[in-house]
Amino acid sequence: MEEKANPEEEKNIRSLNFIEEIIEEDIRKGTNEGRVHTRFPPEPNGYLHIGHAKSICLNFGLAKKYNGKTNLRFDDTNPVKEDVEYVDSIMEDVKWLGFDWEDRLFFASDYFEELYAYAVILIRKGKAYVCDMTAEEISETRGTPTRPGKESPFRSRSVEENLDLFSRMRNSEFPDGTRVLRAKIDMGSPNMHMRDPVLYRILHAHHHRTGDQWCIYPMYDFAHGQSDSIERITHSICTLEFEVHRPLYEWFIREIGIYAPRQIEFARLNVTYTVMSKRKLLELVRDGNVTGWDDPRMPTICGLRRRGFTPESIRNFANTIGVAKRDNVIDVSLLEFCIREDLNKRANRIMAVLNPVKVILDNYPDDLVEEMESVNNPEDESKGKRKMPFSKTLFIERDDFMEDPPNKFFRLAPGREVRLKAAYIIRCESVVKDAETGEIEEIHCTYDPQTKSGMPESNRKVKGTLHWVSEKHAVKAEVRLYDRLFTNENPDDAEEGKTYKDYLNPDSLRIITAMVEPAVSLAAVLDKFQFERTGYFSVDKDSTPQHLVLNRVVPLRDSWSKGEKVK
RNA sequence: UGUCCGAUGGUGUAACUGGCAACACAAAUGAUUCUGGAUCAUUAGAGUCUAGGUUCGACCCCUAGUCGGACAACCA
Repeated sequence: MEEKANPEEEKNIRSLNFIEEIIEEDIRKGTNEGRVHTRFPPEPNGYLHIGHAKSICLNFGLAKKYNGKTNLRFDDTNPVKEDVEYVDSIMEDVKWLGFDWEDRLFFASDYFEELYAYAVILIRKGKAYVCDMTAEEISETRGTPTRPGKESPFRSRSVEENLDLFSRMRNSEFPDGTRVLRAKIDMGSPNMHMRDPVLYRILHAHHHRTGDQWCIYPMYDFAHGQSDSIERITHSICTLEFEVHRPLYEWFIREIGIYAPRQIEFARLNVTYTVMSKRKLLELVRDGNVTGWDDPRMPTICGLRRRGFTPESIRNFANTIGVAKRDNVIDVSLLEFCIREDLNKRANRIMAVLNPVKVILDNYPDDLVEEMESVNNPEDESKGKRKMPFSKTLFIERDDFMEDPPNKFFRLAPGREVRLKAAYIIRCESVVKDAETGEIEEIHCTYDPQTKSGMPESNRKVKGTLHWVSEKHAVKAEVRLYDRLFTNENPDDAEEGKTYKDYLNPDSLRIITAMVEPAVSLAAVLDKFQFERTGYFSVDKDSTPQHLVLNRVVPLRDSWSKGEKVK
């Protein structure tokens, strides 16, 4: 089997992360007959975000690398929080990211019957009991991290009584909250999770898949490891906060006597200038700070997609940040780098003027229209060329003109020359201002007919090249300029008396009307462009042929204005 | 006054498992460019939380601290 060197193999050359080391050692030792089987186990109670993307890329990536499989499993053990809406969006997002669970779509609720049987096994072994205390009582007797808990008075119930009570719990004989099934472990354990954790609670709630079939539902700890075991997962990869759950995970597997997967924890992703918790994301949506889960400012997968991110860029990001156990906060600039790198190669260039000011070429024939030719993507010959109409009156960027320019300003100014990209070199002769406001209304220029792009005489050097669009051919477009949602690098660590909401960026969205090259009107939703010299833009779902709407994915790097700001 | 986990340039991740701390992003400089983009070249920035110890040699092993995180939902 000879495979050409592909990116996947190059990764082998790179050093292994700690999970790959564990897996390779397992393979070496023949654990699980060298099998690698992972899973991505979201709870369908919200939308996926970039942190989940890290986990998805990790789980599917590992399986791919080691010739294994990955299941998609919904951890749907809490019917009051979950909904099919979320199931659907999660599947869409995972697929969009480019991963395929093939025929291995599972739900923890598929295993309710088996899980029930496991609970019965524990009861028979005297390792689980029905407890009649209230939630408050259970909480009070659990102790604190530094103080041991007290044993439940129901802890010594007979196996027969427990069996009877548990089956009656299932048979809907008791109201919500009156009884739970608990594991009998150790109320004095230094690990709070080992202090007789709750296995089942009574919940007369409609489940989005099992309907009203059940009125008792297993807790996360009782469902997750056993689900992994049922699916013969070899490496159960989760985030750090589950580290303290691992002894319990292993206790259940051992006491029930079933196949033992191995839980491995890694540090979850944090990104600067945003929040990642489902609770906070939900608040932003609910309180109207953003327009929805797919608001292009959200770190959700659907938000990033709508913003204009590509699956490749997100996968590449996930690969680049690596995986370890140390808490981390990734600089958004890395995410921005990843999308720029990708879009630079694939996005066609377009002339679009975001903040227009009129340029009139005094010596250009009034009714002449020329077709100027330009390459679609200088990084990719195969993208071909296009023609753009050029005429006497044009728009250029207001920022590209200064009456009284500083030293290193390479753009248009009185008496100065610049090139209009793919067209002529022009010289600014005079300016017309609004009598009252003093705002520049028209810039009068002359063009040099000898300098048309591509012509033999066109090689004269000028310091600046500007983008432009012909006034009478330009198409208006609503352009949404996004900035970071928060003004603080880490909105989560708010100072005294403040919350993350106090750091919301009031200017995270600016809507403008831009004048764009006519070719854009043919674009479909999610089509992406580089607006020459300004940034990458993606067609929003609100866009129609009559009313174009584009989102700025990310601006181009801009070493000029950066330097200006410092001054 | 508990248990578990962690600590390497500004941010992340490495360091052939004990042998000169490297790579990416960010930053700076120069070249080039009909995008102040991209590209190319170059530079700066940590001596690995602290104190001891083992060793010819420690980011790596040991001891004791320090700091940070997780854990007290009938959530996941």
